Amino acid sequence: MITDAILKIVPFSPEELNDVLSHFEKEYVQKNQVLLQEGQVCNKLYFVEQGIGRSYYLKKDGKEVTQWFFGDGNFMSSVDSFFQESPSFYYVEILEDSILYSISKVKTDLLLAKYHKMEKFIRLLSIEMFAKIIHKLNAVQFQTAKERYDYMLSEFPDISYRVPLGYIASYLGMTQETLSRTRKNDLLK
Amino acid sequence: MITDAILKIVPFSPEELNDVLSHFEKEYVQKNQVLLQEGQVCNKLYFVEQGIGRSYYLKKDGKEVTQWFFGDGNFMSSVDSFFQESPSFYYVEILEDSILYSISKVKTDLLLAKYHKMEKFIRLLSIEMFAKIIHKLNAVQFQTAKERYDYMLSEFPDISYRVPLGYIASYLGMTQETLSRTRKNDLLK
DNA sequence: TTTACTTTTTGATATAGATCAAAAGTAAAC
DNA sequence: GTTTACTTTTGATCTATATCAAAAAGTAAA
Repeated sequence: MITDAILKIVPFSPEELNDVLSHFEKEYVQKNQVLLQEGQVCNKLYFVEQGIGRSYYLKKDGKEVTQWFFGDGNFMSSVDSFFQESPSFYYVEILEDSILYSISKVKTDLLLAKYHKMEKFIRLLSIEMFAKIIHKLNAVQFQTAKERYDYMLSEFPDISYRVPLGYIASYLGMTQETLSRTRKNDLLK
Repeated sequence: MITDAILKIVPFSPEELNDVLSHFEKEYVQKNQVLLQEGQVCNKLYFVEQGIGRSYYLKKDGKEVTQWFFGDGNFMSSVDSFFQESPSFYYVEILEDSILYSISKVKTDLLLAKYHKMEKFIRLLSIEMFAKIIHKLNAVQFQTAKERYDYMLSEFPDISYRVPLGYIASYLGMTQETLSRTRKNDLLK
């Protein structure tokens, strides 16, 4: 699956691809494990082969706010922390027993230096994530609770029913109660 | 200025830099000129040498929503449209008589193919923008009107007093009236 | 099949910010 | 320096969603 995900973005030759893949490690991670703490520099880029992860942060009042969900087939990291080697604003945790591939920052840099195509790969990946973030921004900034929930369903169709309601509510910038009511009204129509 | 902006991100050699710069064109653009319409594929990446630009879109009810401001020393584009060659969700317009440098998508692709460093440059630029967008997302999603205005002042200190209030209000996801009142209360304290 | 614990739903009330409307500023145009 | 057009401020009211509190439903352990 990671193979497809990479080739879909950049057409590495079979040899190049093998080399790239050899820098990843397969990891079996259990539910609730925290992969990255706030304030740490994130030194791994993950690929979710199977499972779900999320990034989140704590507001001043201590409430968790989900920043993003990472479902099967997606790369996962505290992206800006990883690439800019800056302290992460987020926690990254695993929500279901998952199978991940990971690559360290050092190895990533090696590959970036070795393969022009690797730079391209990361560039395209970054822009893809950028587009997704913008999409979310527009959803949460100007839409009603119902529209935001619709956005959630379209962006994460596979995840929406596998994670606690509260995680989704904070991701969408509303309270759990509001999301519960919104969803209820949705079903009635 | 564009020279510094590029070198700050990637250390091109003098020859490389000259080659890169030779692909840009200097443009003098007048206030209120629209550089990109919604729905068009954006085929230029701009650098704001002097002046201000903004991207915005129209809500269903016809209201303009500012998506981003681009002040002096920043690259400007409908980024995902430019790189993914997809229809732009945004308009891009110039708010003050400005001096820009522009490079076409074709020329950008040439440089990306020619220089490994150019890929790196665009990758780092993308990630920088990514980090900024995330910062905005956190501001508008969970902060009060006052806090959002403070974010505006810190992110765009030079711009905050040069553009119409309404543009800032929609950028921050509030009405112009609310922003006016917020700012007033700010001054009283 | 009870007990304990977690998550979701429901209800009542409060509030930040939206909306609608008009007045006050500001600046360019004649 | 008066008219015209646009931008910002002020005022009064409304509303979507937050907050607070508790009941219900779901899940797991004992």
